[in-house]
Amino acid sequence: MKILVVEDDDLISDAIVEYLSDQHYAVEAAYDGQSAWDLLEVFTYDLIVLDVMLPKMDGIVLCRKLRNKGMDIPILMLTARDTLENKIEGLDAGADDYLVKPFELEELSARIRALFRRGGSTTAPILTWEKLSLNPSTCEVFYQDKELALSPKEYKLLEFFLRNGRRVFSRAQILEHLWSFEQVPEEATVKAHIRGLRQKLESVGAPSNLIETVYGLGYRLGEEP
Amino acid sequence: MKILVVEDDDLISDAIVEYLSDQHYAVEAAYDGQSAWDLLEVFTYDLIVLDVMLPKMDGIVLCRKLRNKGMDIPILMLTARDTLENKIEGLDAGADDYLVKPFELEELSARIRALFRRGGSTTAPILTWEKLSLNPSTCEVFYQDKELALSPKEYKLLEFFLRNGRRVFSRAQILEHLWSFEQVPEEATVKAHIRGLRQKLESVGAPSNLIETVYGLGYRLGEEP
DNA sequence: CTTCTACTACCAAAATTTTCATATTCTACC
DNA sequence: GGTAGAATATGAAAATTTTGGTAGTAGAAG
Repeated sequence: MKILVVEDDDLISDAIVEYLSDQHYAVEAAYDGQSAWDLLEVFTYDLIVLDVMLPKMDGIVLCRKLRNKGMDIPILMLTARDTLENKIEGLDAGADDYLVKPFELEELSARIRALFRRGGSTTAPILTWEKLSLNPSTCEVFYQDKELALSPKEYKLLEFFLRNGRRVFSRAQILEHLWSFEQVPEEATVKAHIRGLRQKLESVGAPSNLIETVYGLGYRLGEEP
Repeated sequence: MKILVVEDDDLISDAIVEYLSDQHYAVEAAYDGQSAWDLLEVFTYDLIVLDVMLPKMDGIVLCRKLRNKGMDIPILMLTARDTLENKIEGLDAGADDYLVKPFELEELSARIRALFRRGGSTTAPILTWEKLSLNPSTCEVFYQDKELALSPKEYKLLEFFLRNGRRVFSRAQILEHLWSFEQVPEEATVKAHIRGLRQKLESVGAPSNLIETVYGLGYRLGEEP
């Protein structure tokens, strides 16, 4: 499951991102309304944690814009004060739930799970592509019936592709999404992991183009011939 | 067995939680109706001790909502006064039993046991995995026919895994689930308990991968080769 | 007072991640 | 077609992270 955290306070944002990452969610952060909007136009998320007070575009406006666009992704609003008008405003704008700062991370997590569950009966949490399947809760990956033993980075890399369909990602993009700001390595690292992943995939009989290179642009999931 | 205690009076709640914990139940507390609802949507409990008077959503409403949702978990209602209308209202809402404050903790415990027995024939309270079985009511753990003598923390750790199938948990997550907020120790502690558990498991012939490490991600129950 | 348990610290081993040097492949242009 | 130049693949070594084991202290329980 992929979550976008939109919160301008670094301390709070980092705390949320770290906590949710520990729970094996794929988490990304945006620090103002405009860049959140940009991300949401390009990527697919399963849930948004959205602060109300934001630079450039506040959470209420962003929420309304998303709903007007027909996006029904679950939105969990964060706000500094628990006034009735705040609450009404947030829920009217289309938020699904509402949490008042300061809050316990555990409560945030519980509400996130509740939101997933609410719309959850239809959505299968298992990601698949061709004969490949990945179960995020058990961290198991199968090709047909054979289990793959992936390293953490290989696992996250594959999960990233699986969550983004057939989109092409450059090595720079992959670095941005899978590594945290503090320690971003060289692009050669991505090459190495792509290689590891391909090797392990081929060792269980997957076609070599399952992770396809698009010359000059990057990598993407490939279709069976 | 896992019990949720929903009671807004700290003194009463703490007393109940402590008493039931002493009886080896896994107990969690909620202090208003809404958060109880959230917890119930996410976690699995075997019984609810539910106060009628609650902030945000009273016990009657919560009880009715649960039953409407098709949850048939046993509910033991607590109320301040023994009026007939209270009683009728509670049982109509779907409560299984009824206790009037003030009450003796011993009586509460007796009624809980009675409720467990009532629905007991259908539900299997014994948790199992491969050749491992854990009886939460007696706190006995067996591997095949051999009994394991576990320390309390080791026991809770194993019970936690057994209740969550094959999910992967990081050490941070394990800390959050098995320790209370006040005193969360270092992650090294989890390592120590994992080790203790593995040693005792191996000493009765269990395979070493029964508690499996997923490098960089955490631990989970492992499958027999 | 003794015994058991929980917690922490430290080190060695294992696994993974990263980097670098080199070979191969691809594209565009002549 | 053939070739220069860029991009990617490959292989292996270095650096880092993660984990398992030992030991020792503090504190609670009996």
